Amino acid sequence: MSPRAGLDKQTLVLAAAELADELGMEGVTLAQLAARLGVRSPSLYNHVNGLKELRTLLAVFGLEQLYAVMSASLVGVSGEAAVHAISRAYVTFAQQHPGLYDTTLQAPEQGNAELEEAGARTLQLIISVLSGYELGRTGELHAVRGLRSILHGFAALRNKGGFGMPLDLEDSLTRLIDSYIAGIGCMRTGD
Amino acid sequence: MSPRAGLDKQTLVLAAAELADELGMEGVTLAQLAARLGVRSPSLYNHVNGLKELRTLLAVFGLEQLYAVMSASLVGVSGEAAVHAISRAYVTFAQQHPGLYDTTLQAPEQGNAELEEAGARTLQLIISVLSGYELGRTGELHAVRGLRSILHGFAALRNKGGFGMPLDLEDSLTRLIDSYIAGIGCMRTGD
DNA sequence: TAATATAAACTAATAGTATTAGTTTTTCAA
DNA sequence: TTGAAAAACTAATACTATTAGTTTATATTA
Repeated sequence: MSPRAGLDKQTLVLAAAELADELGMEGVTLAQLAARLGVRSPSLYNHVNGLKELRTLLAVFGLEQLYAVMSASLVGVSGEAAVHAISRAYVTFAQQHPGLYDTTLQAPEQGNAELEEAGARTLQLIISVLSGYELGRTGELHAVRGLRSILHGFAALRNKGGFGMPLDLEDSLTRLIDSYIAGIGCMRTGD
Repeated sequence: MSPRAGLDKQTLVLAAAELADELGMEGVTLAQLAARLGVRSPSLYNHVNGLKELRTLLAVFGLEQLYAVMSASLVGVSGEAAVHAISRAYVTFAQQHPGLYDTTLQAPEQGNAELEEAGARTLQLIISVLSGYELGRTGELHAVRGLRSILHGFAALRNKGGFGMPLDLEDSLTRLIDSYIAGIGCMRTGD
């Protein structure tokens, strides 16, 4: 009567990611996920420790995907073009995977090793893009904070419909990155 | 047996805002709110149409508060100082009212008149701060999008603990706004 | 190959959430 | 003072997560 659905952690996370992008982050429930996988919800506990762990796994998965597209965007480009490329990759990912993108920030379980590792890798990638500007050790960190703020803010506002005006969004992002690069000297420190 | 708790919409929203800041947005439940107000949860339906409407009211309330502190930050300042002032006001509000701030963006009911009105007023305020830069009609809109992205991104990442590094946050924000101003010419259009 | 152990499914039950329907009771106004 | 409206209530339904305990399929091992 129960011919083994053959589930595992990976399958759950992939299905949950679909759910997130289709229904939004709040649509990721164990009940929904179980229904989609053709199983009763308590069965999911054989593979995952509950909703909280599922959300953490989803966050790690999302960060890995995000890292992948950002990293891929950098092949063969450098300097200003690299800043633009990684920015477009970030925002495009957030647009194409709105639910999954949301989970990457609503980190429910802090202190999680994999989560912090995935975050740290992304950080390093952004640092590498900015290394050409000779910003200094702490200046580099200010600059990374700045770029992350810009990218998350733009992505989130666009995804939530925060930009009401009928004005080209690509153009807005390009200009915002251009202005960031133009003013990047303000980040420079002497260390 | 039920001596009239004397509730009204205003009271509910104020209590819900406290709840939001204490427990986070997901802690704003009708059950929690009813308990805090000393009433059974169905009683809340006499004043509010359900959780969705409560969230919308909370969003409007939050936007009004945000507008108030941004507006207050501008008295007696102009030019670059005004950009810094409104930015600090925005980010400080988000820090002091993390739950309420979150509700202002998770707009559940789009097409809501009050919500759009509150958003539009905030938009106008930011535009007024940037009007001295002669950016052109659409340039101004690009610039507003940019500043909003920066402010929301910075506020959200800080509130969610996204900035792990032990590096002064005030300094990061100041530099980010300085760099925004330094590069604002990239927003300029000829209209 | 057959027996057994493990793991993955299940059912049943509990507790929390929103919401609706219908009832009581307070309060205000005619 | 009587009556109507509003604000509380209880009861019930339908979701959600989660735990406990049971069955059964699969894999391992004798």
